[in-house]
Amino acid sequence: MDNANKNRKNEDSGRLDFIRAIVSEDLRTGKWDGRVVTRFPPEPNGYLHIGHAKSICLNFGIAAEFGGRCHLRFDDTNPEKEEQEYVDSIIEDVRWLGWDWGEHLYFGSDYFEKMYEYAVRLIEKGKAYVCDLNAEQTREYRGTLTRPGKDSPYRSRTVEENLDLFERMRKGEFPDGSRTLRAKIDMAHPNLNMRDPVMYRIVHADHHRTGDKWCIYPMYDWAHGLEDSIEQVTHSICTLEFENHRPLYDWFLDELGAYHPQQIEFARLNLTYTVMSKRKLLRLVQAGHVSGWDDPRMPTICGLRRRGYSPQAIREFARRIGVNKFNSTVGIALLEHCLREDLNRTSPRVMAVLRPLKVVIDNYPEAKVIELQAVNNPEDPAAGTRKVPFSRELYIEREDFMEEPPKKFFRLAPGREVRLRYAYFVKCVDAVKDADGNIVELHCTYDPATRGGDAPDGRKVKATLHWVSAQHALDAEVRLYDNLFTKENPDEVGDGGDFAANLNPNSLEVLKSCKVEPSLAGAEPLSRFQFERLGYFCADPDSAKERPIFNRTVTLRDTWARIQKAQELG
RNA sequence: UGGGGAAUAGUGUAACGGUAGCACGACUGACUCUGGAUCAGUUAGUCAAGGUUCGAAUCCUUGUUCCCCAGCCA
Repeated sequence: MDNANKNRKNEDSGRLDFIRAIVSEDLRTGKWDGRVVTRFPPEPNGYLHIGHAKSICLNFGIAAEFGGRCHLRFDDTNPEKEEQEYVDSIIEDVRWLGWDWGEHLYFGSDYFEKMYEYAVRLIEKGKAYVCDLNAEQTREYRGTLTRPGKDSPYRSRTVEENLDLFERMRKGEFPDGSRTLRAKIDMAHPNLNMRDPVMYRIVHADHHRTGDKWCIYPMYDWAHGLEDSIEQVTHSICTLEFENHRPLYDWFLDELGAYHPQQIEFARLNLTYTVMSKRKLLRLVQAGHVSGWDDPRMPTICGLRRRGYSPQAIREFARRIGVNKFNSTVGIALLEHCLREDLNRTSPRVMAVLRPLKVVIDNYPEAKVIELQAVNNPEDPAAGTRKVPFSRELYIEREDFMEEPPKKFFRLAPGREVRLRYAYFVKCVDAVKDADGNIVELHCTYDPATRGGDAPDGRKVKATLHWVSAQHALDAEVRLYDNLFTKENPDEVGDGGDFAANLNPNSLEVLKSCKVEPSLAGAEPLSRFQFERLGYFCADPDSAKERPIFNRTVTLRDTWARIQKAQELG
């Protein structure tokens, strides 16, 4: 059994998370007649991020595991913030993550007529009324956390008057904000959500799907439970901040005598070194701190995709973080671990030099070019091999040579022999410097007997270097990314500052004169590779045929970097 | 100050009255034609104080700390 399976077995032998435990128990008792119906209900007012991925994997995952279904439903009840562009991106992202909702794509706005009818029923029942208080007055009447509110002067209107007024609200007879429809519950309720919450507000705005058909729009609390009810959802899973809203969710459906799903709340995801709120992400985009929603430094799904993340890595991450009712912050290291785990299995290896240093093999014939066989993926024999050209002039990584190597530096140095991967043993005989003392070129000799990388006499080298043949190399741009923020918690700032103060000025480094092996010509946008010894990279959609651009997804685990760091510290 | 939630190694999570386990991280070592991967090992925890019990992370009491709520946002 390999390690991943062993881990999975250990983890899965434990109990289900608390939500799955509820679903499992409901299935056992037949509470929902054996049905499991969940839903992922985004508002189409922004792009999805890794936090949404947690919710998506939870909802679609539960449906898949328990033989149920999961709806993708757009909670589009606020025409002023929502746009078709977001609908499209959300559909693309959920699909990219690998989930399927079959026929079950829904829009809250498709239920507006039904919601209106339900509202009429509530009015007829004497449980809702049209209120003429404006927004500010409504707030004043609501009271505070510690002081009860007081009844609206319009609370005791007759059913007939309410019916008439509500119908005229719908017809557009009143200006924005002039009236609302409110539930009649209890203005002294300790839960502020129960103090006669607004059900409808008047907004004369075009909706991205219903156009100008409506000028009254339902509030979240009124709409959401009805959407769940209409779709016969069994488990309505949402984040912790809606816990305070559950009594209202229940109240509406109970008063209506409608089908009544169970709302269950879980803690949203927080990740170190990043921000997750829509507001903050929007600000990063608008202030130009990143190039857009799909900037590879963004925790958005489209950003992660462009960075080179695989759906499998994100799903595995979502599985491992679990689900709970208390706030926690997961280390970005776990996400990166899941990433490397998947990419190591699946990425073809390739050689690329980020900071080139020219090497001349003095004893190698001028015009001779040979092709060496290289393994595409040592983790996957089926990936096969490829030919890599070798010639007299090569590029190696600048940092793979040191004139005065410190202890534990195993790579190239004057007089030292190393292996060029899949090629030959080479020994450094000279380092050419410019007027300023910078090393501009290395001269080496090679041992023809070591072709392929092994010495017949059995001698060993301590390092293997990646390289590319100078005359065959492709020029490329490579973008190196680091955390967007310098602090684990970007919100940790001094007085007066905000998260922008913790932006990492070095989160992006662009290398414009990289040399990559010729097989990378025409790499498909978003295709993923491992650049040997460096990390995982992903072809950026900005790539041109003759000049590819690669984003560094994540580095390889780098033991030498750690040793170096330790040496610097003393 | 009212109401609603929640506290287990550095981090994330199991244990539902019976040996506090797993993963990530960090650190050792083995192996290696990637200083990758892999393998072996080390590290470190029940918010606090009482109580019930043969036995408590788990049940009870009191306290502490943290999160959410006063949009005609979701």
